Amino acid sequence: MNDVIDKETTGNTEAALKLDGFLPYTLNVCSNQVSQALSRIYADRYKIGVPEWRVLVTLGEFGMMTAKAIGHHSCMHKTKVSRAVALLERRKLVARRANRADLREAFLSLTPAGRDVYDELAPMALDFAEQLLSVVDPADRAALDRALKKLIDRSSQINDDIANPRGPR
Amino acid sequence: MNDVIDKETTGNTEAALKLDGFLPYTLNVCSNQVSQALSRIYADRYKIGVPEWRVLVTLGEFGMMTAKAIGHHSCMHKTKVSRAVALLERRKLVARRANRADLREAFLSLTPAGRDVYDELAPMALDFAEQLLSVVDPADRAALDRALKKLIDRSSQINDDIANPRGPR
DNA sequence: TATTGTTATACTCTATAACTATA
DNA sequence: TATAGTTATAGAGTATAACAATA
Repeated sequence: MNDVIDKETTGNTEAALKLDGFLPYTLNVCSNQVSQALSRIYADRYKIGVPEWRVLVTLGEFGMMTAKAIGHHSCMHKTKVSRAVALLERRKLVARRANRADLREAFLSLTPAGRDVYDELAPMALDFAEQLLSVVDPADRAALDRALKKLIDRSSQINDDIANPRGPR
Repeated sequence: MNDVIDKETTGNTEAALKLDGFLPYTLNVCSNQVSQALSRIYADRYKIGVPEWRVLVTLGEFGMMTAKAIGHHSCMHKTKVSRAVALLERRKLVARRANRADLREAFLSLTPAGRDVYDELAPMALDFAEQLLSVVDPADRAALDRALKKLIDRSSQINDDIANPRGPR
């Protein structure tokens, strides 16, 4: 009927909250769509999920590391890493070697079979990311990257503050 | 030991896949951190999750609509909308009115209590988004928005193509 | 037959804490 | 006591399909 009336009877001058254009919502939708599109590269082919994918890629990049290091690098809780590694071990894609200097931890790495999978998937994933980015104006790509990293820093900081009031020790 | 040797014995010239800086990963981490930070505004206070939050915000913006329209506007499946609405109805935050022109659907809207909740939460959510964005270089903000929307379009298209090979009818 | 919306089912995912082994 | 990692548990969330009512 009318464009402007009755948005608020309380006389607010602020911008109204709209889901469309609300950053947390846009980010979530974007992340979900992109994750789902990416997952078709590895999910159907190898029956693995995001945690396994991350372990694979992390070991593919770094060669050998502990579960703790994998978790730190890929933003995953140790239980999630543990289960992902266990699954990849069962599939003979990841192998473990005890650290004789500290028997609590173990060095994990890709087996030859795991390396084969990685070598098959990595170029496809890179290609996927490239295709995706191709729809973004080249001038906007660096800005996107900068912005996402800043947003991660800021929101992680907020979350840490809540988990640990009065500052981390 | 060495920076460059043995990255690949197969002589690849492509950039290696690194989780850090891989767009789908960055997006996922960013979205999760931001969602978690935002949820402290509504999750603890009202014991609701993302679907309920989205229904609340959608009805707050549009006033009255069907479950189907809510789902379409907030990118949620009808079962998710149905359950979120059911929960909000139990809490007396959302009311339904039959559509006499089509009895299959119903018009949903916020009750006065639901409007109160919305009026309390909306400014906090807007403030949160503003604070978040404040860490992003003003020159990058528009680029971020454009990029996210393009990425959503492109990845949704990819997903639709998979769900519906040979193009939608 | 198609559409709106609800419910049932089974499945996956997740968080938490408890636990083992080692330091 | 603290840390690396695993396992147990229970709860949340999910997808799918089946279903009822209406068109």
